[in-house]
This record gives sequence, C-alpha cells and structure tokens, in this order.
Amino acid sequence: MQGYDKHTYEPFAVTVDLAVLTLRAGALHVLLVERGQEPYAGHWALPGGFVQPDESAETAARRELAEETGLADVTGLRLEQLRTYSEPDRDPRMRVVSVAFTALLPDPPEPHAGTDAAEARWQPYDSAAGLAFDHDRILADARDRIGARLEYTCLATAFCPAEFTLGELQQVYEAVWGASLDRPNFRRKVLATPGFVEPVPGAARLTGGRGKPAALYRAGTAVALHPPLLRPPREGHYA
Amino acid sequence: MQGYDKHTYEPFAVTVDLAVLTLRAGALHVLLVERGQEPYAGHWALPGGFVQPDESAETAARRELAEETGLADVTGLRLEQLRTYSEPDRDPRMRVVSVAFTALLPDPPEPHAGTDAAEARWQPYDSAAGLAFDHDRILADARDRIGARLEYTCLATAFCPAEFTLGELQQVYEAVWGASLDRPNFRRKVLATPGFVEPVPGAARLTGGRGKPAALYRAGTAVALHPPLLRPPREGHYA
DNA sequence: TCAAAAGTGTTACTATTACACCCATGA
DNA sequence: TCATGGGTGTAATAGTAACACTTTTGA
Repeated sequence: MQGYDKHTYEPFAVTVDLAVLTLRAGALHVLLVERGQEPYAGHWALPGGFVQPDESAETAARRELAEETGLADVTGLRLEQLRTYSEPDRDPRMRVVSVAFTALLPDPPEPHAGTDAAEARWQPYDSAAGLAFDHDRILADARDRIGARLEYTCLATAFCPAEFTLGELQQVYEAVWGASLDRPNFRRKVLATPGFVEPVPGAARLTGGRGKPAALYRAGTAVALHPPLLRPPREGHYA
Repeated sequence: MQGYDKHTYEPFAVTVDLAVLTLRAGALHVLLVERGQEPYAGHWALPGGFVQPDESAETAARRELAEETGLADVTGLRLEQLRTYSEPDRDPRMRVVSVAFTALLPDPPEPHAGTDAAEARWQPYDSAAGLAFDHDRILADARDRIGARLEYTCLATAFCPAEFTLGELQQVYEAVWGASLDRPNFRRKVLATPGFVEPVPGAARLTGGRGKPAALYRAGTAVALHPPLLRPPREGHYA
C-alpha cells in the first residue's frame, strides 16, 4: 500500500469466474459456457467476465452469471468466494487476475447462452475436463472446498429445493464426496443436529416411483454442524 | 472472459495484504507497519503492497513482507491465501483489489521497517484495532480462518519452533481460539493422531522456570487431523 | 516442603459404525 | 408378492469431557 504512484504500476484486468454446481439425477453437474471468441474459442469454460469499475467481485459474479447463462434472481443463490488465481501467464492475452466463486443450485433451470457465450449448459462433473484457461483447476478446487464445507456446515441444503427428503439430502453428500453413506446413520445424524432440517408436517413425496413415500423437510436455521459430519476417511489421507 | 477489448475496462490496481500472526508469551500477536504516506499516514496497517506485472500474488506477498518488515527467508513460512477484498470504495484513492494472505511464524524475529513503512512491530492481537483501510476486517477474517484450520489440520505446529513442548502447542490453540483446554485430554488427542508430532528422544526443557521439564516434540508429516480437534462449542453458535 | 508444570489413570458419557429388520408403495 | 426406497432398532466400538492423582523440578 506504500509507495503509491499512479504510473509505477501496470494495469491489471480483474475478472470473476464461477463454478456453479448442481445435482441432476443424483450426479454432480457444473454450469459451463462455450466461448465465442479467442482465445479458446469453441472451448468450454466456467462462466465469468470482467469486473466493472463500480462493482465488487461478488456483484460482478452475479451479473455475469445472469448475462451469460440467463440464471438471474435464482432464489437463494449463495455465492461463496473460493480463491483468487493470479499466475502471470494464466491468460495468454494480458495480465488477468481472477476471483473465483462457487455457488450451489437446487433444481436448476436450463441456462440459455447470453452475451459473448455461444452456448451454455449443465455438464456432468466427471466429463468436464479440458476447460479453457486454468478452469480445470478452479473447478477441482471448488469441489474440494464444497466437500469440506459439507462436513461442518449446513451447506448441503443449498443444493436442495425448498422441500426435500432426507434421501435427496444424502445424495448431495454422496455426489460431492464420491462416497456412499449408511442411510440409517445419516438420517440420525441429520435429525440429531438442531436446526439442520425442519420437518414439514404431514407432507410426503414418492421419490423413485416406487417404495414408501419419504417425509419432507425444509432447511433449518443452523449454519454450522456440531459435531461435524465427517466424510469416510480415505486411506493414506495424511503424509 | 468474453467481450474482451483492451479499452472497455478501467485499470485496477492489485495489491496483497498480509496478516502475519505469531505467539509471544502465550498471546497472539500480529505484524503491523506504520504507514509513512497518505492516505492513513501514521496509521497502523497490515504489511502489503502492489503486485508487480510479472509476479503472482503469492510471490508479491513474500516480496512485500521482506521489503517492509525485513522478514525474509523465514524458515518454513507457509503463506495461505485468505480471500480477496474488492469493495469499490475500500481505498479512497482509486480502485484497488487486494488479495489477503495469512502466515504463521514461530519464534519471530523483530521486524525492522523497510521501504515505505515508517515503523514495523509485533502488536498484541487484542490491541490491534483501528487499522487503515479495511484491515480490521481482514485481520478478524484471518483469525477466524486460522481458528478453523486448527480444528482439522496440523497447522498449529507452524506456530511452534522446530522443537516444542505439548504445553506450547496447547498454548497455540488457546491463544487463537480464546478458550482454555483440558491438558490431559489435549495431550492424549495430539499423541493419538499419527504423524501430528514426533517425540525427540531424551530431550526435555524447563518451561516456566519451575516444574517438571517437558518432553520435546517435532512436527510430524501429517497435514490433516482425523478425527478433528474441535474447539469447545460456544453457545448459540448456530442460528 | 511448597508451588508449579508435566504427565497418568479412571469413569461417565457421547458419537460412530455396521448391521438386521420392519413399513409402505407401485408394478 | 416382489422389488424398491423409507424408516427403526441395537450392540460394539471409538472418541470426548471432566476429573483426581502422581511425578519432577526450582525456590
């Protein structure tokens, strides 16, 4: 902050990139746009764009999401800042510093390509390799971060519609963690955490077309999980 | 990333800010510099400065730390990106986006003011209010983040010198969390986590001038804590 | 011999795990 | 009546919390 002089620094472009995730048919999907211009024209990329002079990064992220994919005013869109990517060579054109955000969407609408994007769509996470710039890395970081957040926050409900079953909530954990959980234990754990979910009295919904209809729940008011819901430890996690 | 045109965006300055924490006499301290120039001349602030065209933010953070406070080549200085602050009005001069980092130091040397800083010193965390810009907020975010990291990583050893006692390690937790822990339980927990600490055979050190000399330990190779070492839950943590 | 700091033991309790089992529904 | 998904029960184990207590040192 010291040594300020308007001419000693070179201008940086500041952009935002969004890793917007959702669940479709139990599988993790990510929102991608097809680039209409060079560089990486024709490649798929995370939605994003330049921060305007009068915006914060978060404001810019919401605007770009609306402009590029038509996802505007999504109810309860919680953006979380992931981290900032600032390697000098991450954009071939010039110096671009990008602030990355993650967001989780329930029950996502189809996107429609807007300004500067040739196409926009939900893509299964597992087939979303080969993205433009360093977006593969950003996307992987986003999944890591969200996986960790699921352990000790109530974030999972942000993936679910207003009313959901415990089976749907469990699918969120299983899709993000890539692990399967014991249903009875998951259920008890969630219900034992005050404020995680609230029952919707009397309501029930058939989920798979078969089986017993599941009771419905709403997101509660808690934000943190005490104690946490730890993912099954993979072997060799330390070292 | 779309709609790129060198003249449609306004230049941003990109800076880094560092929240460097340490423990002195069991109390959390933060590294501050006294600003030599307007704005906020004479105010205390976190060290930091402009990112150069050929540097990543992390590289810039290390350089600024060395330049402003003389803390260069500190052994094992692990910088962690905290988040990016981008509110349009956070700097009165112009548009400045700042990438904040945290770092933990064991056994810190006295800083000496370098370029552009009138003074540099370690300040007790609790008396470090009224900083320049939005640095109060950055500092609070840094403590939050580190407190959370202590729960499920082995980060605490980064606050300790190469050889340390379990009492010193416990002080790290107590200082960052602002809570006191049960010594026998803390000890068992740490020793039961493989790779958290390794005993230094035969070595012992007198800590308070009195009492039984404590066995010495070194940081192990583990990075994660399974299960986590949770801080005592404060009442009303959810809502 | 006392205070201080390290270290050990013990017990009650909480939480997790890995199951077996029952219930309600549509095909 | 069977497959399917929701929901309950339970016993073994692991981990936590709150203590009392012993050991080793300097004053």
